[in-house]
Amino acid sequence: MSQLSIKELVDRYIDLTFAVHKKGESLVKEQLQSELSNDQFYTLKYIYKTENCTSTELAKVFDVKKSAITAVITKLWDQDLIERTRDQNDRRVVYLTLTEAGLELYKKTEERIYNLVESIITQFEEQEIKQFIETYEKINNILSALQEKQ
Amino acid sequence: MSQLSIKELVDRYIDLTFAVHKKGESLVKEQLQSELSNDQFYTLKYIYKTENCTSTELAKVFDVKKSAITAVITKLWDQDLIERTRDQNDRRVVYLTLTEAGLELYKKTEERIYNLVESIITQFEEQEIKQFIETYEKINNILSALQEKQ
DNA sequence: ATAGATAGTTCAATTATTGAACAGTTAAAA
DNA sequence: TTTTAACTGTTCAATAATTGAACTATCTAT
Repeated sequence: MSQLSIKELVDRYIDLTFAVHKKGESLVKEQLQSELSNDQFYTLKYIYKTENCTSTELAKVFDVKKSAITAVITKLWDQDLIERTRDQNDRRVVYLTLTEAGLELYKKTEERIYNLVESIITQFEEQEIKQFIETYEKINNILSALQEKQ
Repeated sequence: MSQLSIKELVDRYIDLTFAVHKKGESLVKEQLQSELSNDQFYTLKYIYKTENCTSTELAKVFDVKKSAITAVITKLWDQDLIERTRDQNDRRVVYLTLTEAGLELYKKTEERIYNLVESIITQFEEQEIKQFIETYEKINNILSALQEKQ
């Protein structure tokens, strides 16, 4: 790769990352219709798919302090969307799960987000979008490795 | 594309978007070393590359209200990093440009971010990353079109 | 002329996040 | 065994970012 080419690629990558993220979050927000904030949706999503989810884990994944997670969780807990259950073996740990109401709201909103993303993805040839996601996963792994070093 | 395959792709796309963004922002923040916040960096970057940049334009690109932009801009202006110049033909409009100090700080931080992104991108074959960016640009265009409709 | 739109700002209220201190619990060392 | 250190989650005050409404100044179209 020539030097010029790399600089161009880097620049386009940075700009695209920014632009796609902003537009994507804006469209997600529109779908959520102020029933949930974007981060609340992602929190429910993470709890939904994660066995034995804890605050510490959420803090790592969302890259915020644990006290911020407590605030987010408590707000969802106040709305009876999630449950807190103490581990009986290690009584420091609190596991987070969706309540029935939380699951229902999550499923409802998830469907809208899925439809949105599906409407984007299906505009591509299968091969192109699969290749894209494959490279995206490699990037994710590289970033994970970079953070490990930290 | 089979139905199952689409749902899988959608799910992986959503999760990757989230994960890559969080890790990316965290690494960018690390490079900025609290000289600038991430959004302050992106603001300087946008002003740097944009002829006749205005608050209204920034509000649209960053997807926040104009009053939020005023706050961001004023904070950078207080640090003498940007200048405000009134349009002589339309005196409502204020153009934003980098001061000498702003340009210097931007260039310094930009280099660190570029090195970070370059270290990621150069782990790929040229063809793979070019294809990735090409698809990324198509996604960006699709999202722009979706927002236009709104 | 005037009515309506536009650009940017101010300010109070809301929201999210941090950092430090804390309680309770567990694991490891002396 | 006792003590020390580490870990989990929470509270709370301080900080930062964002919104929404009201406002000034300016421009455009009729």
